[in-house]
Amino acid sequence: MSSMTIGKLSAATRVKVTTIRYYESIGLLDEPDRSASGQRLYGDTAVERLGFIRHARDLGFPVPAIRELISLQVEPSWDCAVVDQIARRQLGEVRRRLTQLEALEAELKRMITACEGGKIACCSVLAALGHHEQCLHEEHAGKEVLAARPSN
Amino acid sequence: MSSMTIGKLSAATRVKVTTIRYYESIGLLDEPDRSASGQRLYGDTAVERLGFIRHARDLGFPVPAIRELISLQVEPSWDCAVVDQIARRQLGEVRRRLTQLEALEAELKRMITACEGGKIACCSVLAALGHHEQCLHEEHAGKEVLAARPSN
DNA sequence: TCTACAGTCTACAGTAACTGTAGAGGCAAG
DNA sequence: CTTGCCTCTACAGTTACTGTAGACTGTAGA
Repeated sequence: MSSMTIGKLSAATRVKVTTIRYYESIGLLDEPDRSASGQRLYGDTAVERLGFIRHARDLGFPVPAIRELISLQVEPSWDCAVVDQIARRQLGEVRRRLTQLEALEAELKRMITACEGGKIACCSVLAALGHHEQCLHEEHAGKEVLAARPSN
Repeated sequence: MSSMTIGKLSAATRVKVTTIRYYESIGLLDEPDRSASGQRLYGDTAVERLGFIRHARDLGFPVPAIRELISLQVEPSWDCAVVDQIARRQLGEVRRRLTQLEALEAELKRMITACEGGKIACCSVLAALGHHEQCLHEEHAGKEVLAARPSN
């Protein structure tokens, strides 16, 4: 199978057809050969290249970084340290997001645990989000309850 | 300080001026009063509302969810379960992203550890990303470490 | 062969949640 | 009065795609 249409390439890489054309438009993929009627025809190198792009995107690398990685592949005599640095930068970014998300999870969990029914006027979720609360007399109200209860 | 310009509101809430105007344009913030010359003048309720929005955004709530939460605040006699459900949905989303990021962190760490200098032709980072490798003395992990892809 | 239908083409608009810019006018301090 | 920052509107740009319209192509079945 030395030559496949865009749909086959899409199926082979699980990248949508429109996305493949988009990658071509921004120069991540080379312009492929065309059939007599103008349809794109791809070879096996396109499958590899696109798989590379997809995997890098899955790992969260932004398009400019992928562009850089591809250019390094094309010029493979350079030092590995450049690639390593890009990967480290990406790892730092992932860890930063990870820390942030862990804090979010904790806060959301706390919010939900405290919310045991009742009216919205006293809802702890809204309270935790900054709602100025008025219901000091009701049992489901307030940040005191929120702070006092352990999370599950 | 019952009346402040958009710059003061921005400083008070750490939300950029342009973002405040954007929130107004999409109906998250009410249109404020204006001075004789047309400048926006905000009261303390705007600080509260904007703080609520910013906090919810920090927690990753999408704008439509925030819109919903605000409408619930305005009609506070409804049941708290609706708010609870929005928060739970958000928690699920956060946990999903968390799991994904943890897998990414592991893979990036592995990639970087394996990359101990040398030429790009043999770089394990590029290899892990799908580069067709010529360095047969090393066996790298396959592409399918991450089965969880958000869409498509 | 005809016909139905899936696949492909280009070009452009839309998405989320903002950010940035241009060009004009406003306001307070020195 | 001038300097310099603040604010105004309106619109374009960002990222990484996704969706749509309208036309053409390729293929399988009757």
